[in-house]
Amino acid sequence: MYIKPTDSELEILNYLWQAGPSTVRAVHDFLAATKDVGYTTTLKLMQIMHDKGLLYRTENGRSHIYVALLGKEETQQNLLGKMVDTVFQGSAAQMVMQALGNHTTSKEELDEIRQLLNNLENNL
Amino acid sequence: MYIKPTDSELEILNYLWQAGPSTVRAVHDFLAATKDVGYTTTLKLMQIMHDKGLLYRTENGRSHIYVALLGKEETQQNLLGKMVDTVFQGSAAQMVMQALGNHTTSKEELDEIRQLLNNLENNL
DNA sequence: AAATGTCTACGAAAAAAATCGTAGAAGCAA
DNA sequence: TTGCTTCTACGATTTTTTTCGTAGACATTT
Repeated sequence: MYIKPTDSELEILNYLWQAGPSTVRAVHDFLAATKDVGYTTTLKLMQIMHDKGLLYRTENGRSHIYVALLGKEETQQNLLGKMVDTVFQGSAAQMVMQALGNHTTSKEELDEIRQLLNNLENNL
Repeated sequence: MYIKPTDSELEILNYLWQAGPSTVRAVHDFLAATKDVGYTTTLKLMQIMHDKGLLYRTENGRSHIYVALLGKEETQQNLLGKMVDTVFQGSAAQMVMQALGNHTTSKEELDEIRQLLNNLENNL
């Protein structure tokens, strides 16, 4: 069964995906740069995530090195799927239209999407 | 300030958007059809949503008629924007690619999206 | 060695969300 | 009128999420 990460957990995952295996200290310093949070709070969250099986860790002297066990794309996929179901009644197309219609997307990105559309359509 | 509805609140909003002004009874019957929940739970949720300003209500004899105060598209937009920021680091295009790549979308829908792409690109 | 700083572990508490039991008011049925 | 049903209100509890204080272990500094 898939476990949906909470908002705080996702912030930690995002860092780990970008930075790779990290100590609590590294994660905390990153989070503390943008929001007001105590070190032990970050530590506890990561311990909980470890308990839940979201993170793997190894001892490293007296500290720990943590690694995300969920893949980034896999998690994005899960969260996205849930949103499509609960917010857009299952219609990915509806969601895409809203996303493109209201977010500024560059020509390059639009072209990339068009490319994808073509590939998809060829495989139907 | 925008108030993010919780998952349960969203289920209620979805019904109200589709069904229009409704009683707690109607909402509850709808929810209870797909999940196991008590009438008073639904009632309480709707009272809380009323307190928060998510729902408007009028007396109707001894019962109440509730109306969603948030627009459907507006809410979808908000939730989507939050997801783009927190899950896709602000890239709507990234999200769109993931959505299209992994959900089954019909040829008609794909065409509709392509149409939208063309319009967008013409306006750049 | 003693003091200081940096870790983790543990437990608890605060905050947010979800759930429900009970009671009272009002309508309907006999 | 008496009893049954259907509402709302209120309060309480449970669950989930977030937060942090304190203490012990270990390393570094003086």
